[in-house]
Amino acid sequence: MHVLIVDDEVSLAESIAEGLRVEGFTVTLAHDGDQGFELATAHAYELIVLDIMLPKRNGYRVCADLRTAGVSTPILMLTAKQGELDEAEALDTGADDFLCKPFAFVVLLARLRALARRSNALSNGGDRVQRGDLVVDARNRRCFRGTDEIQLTARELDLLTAIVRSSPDPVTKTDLLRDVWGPTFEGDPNVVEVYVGYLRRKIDTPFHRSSLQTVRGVGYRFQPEK
Amino acid sequence: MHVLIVDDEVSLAESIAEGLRVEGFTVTLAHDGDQGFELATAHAYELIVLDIMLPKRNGYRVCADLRTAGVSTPILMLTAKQGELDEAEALDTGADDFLCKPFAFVVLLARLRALARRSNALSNGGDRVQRGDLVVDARNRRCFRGTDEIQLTARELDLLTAIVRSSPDPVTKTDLLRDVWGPTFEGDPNVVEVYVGYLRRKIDTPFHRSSLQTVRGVGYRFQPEK
DNA sequence: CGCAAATTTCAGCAGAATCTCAGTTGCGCC
DNA sequence: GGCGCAACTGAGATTCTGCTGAAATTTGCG
Repeated sequence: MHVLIVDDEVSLAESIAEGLRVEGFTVTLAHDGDQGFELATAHAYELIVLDIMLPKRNGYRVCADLRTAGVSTPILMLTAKQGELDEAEALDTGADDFLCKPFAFVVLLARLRALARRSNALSNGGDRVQRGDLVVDARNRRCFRGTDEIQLTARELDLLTAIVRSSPDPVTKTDLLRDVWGPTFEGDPNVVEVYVGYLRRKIDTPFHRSSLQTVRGVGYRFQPEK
Repeated sequence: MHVLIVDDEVSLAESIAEGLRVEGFTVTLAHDGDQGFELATAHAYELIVLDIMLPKRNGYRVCADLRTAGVSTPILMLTAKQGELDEAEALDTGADDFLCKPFAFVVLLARLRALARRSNALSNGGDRVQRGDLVVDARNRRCFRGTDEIQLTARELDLLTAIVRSSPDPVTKTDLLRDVWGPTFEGDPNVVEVYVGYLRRKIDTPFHRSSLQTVRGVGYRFQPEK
């Protein structure tokens, strides 16, 4: 879980970063609004913690600009003021949650976890998708189960990406055929079944899982747990 | 947008309700924890506002119980205390957000809208129906009794959806035949009875319920409570 | 071109889902 | 209690779906 923290109070930011690392997060720091914006658009963070009072570009701006730029990463805003209208404004610029300074670290932690939980439930974009211990990195064309890398062919990876992307919703075979084999595919629709079979033998069978589930009469679903 | 407000401070609750109605929400009120829990499990609200200090069953309990019962409606908790640990606890019991009293109405409104937006983002097009502890997710083709998932075949799920959708009104067998088997079905109308039997064995018998009731001479009715 | 890997086709099988049917149960009414 | 109809149930026939292995074809690359 990779978090970007954008805050100009260096010692505070460092201590938060340290605490989060202890809790298992990977943390990147930015110390002004411009830098924060650059990093957030250039990398795929899973969470962003954003101070409102920032040099160069304030938090509201950064938040609004990121949303405009199509970055949908959950954002937790930090504010020094207790003013309530700030909260409403924060939410309106596209923040997902906010927290007033000073705050207890455990509160920040709880909020971040809540955000992460929510965003896992709805995330669907990005080139890199993680569900449970399965990571599908469509951009770099790699796939991991935990730390084990799994070698997939192009078709297998595209298919897995398509199924995992809409997890936990099921995907119809028709959709898969269209999205993976292209709208002009004229061949035997049975290829989907064949390839799901290949995938199962690579990502499930060796790990004693059954995450690629058949939804009879519909298609397939990826289910991380179990 | 239907909101359930659970708060024992009647005049406060009434005024919030009034304000929300002006903003276009439909509002239902509950004044203690037990009543709140009953209503929330028996009806499908889209948002729940839950006070922590409540007679009979406190807000944390109600929240935790609802999540255990499989209710995933977004919950906004209200707390009188400023204590930060309350916030963390609220989020841990499954609340999606919280707000400290006293608060400005516009803030509550902004939060509720933010919650509604998020939940819409992950809601599955309103195909998901909840009655008591039974959840029928037609879009994802899944069904739960509390936290237990129930495996249903396509026909079973369609039939259950049709019956539950018009709950607590009964549905005639003719309607079911038309809506589930299609207007061109020419076979033995007894299939409906057969399939209701299958459903009972899956959603009622194992849980010692009798929620699928026969309305003799008419059809069937789904009744959430025991 | 030739080889190996990847992709696709195809046919058969196994199990699941659906439906029919006939016998039984049980409700409501006289 | 007993009658008649509605509803329920179990068994089995039938249809449908998805899985698999193997063979055929295509692709990528030296």
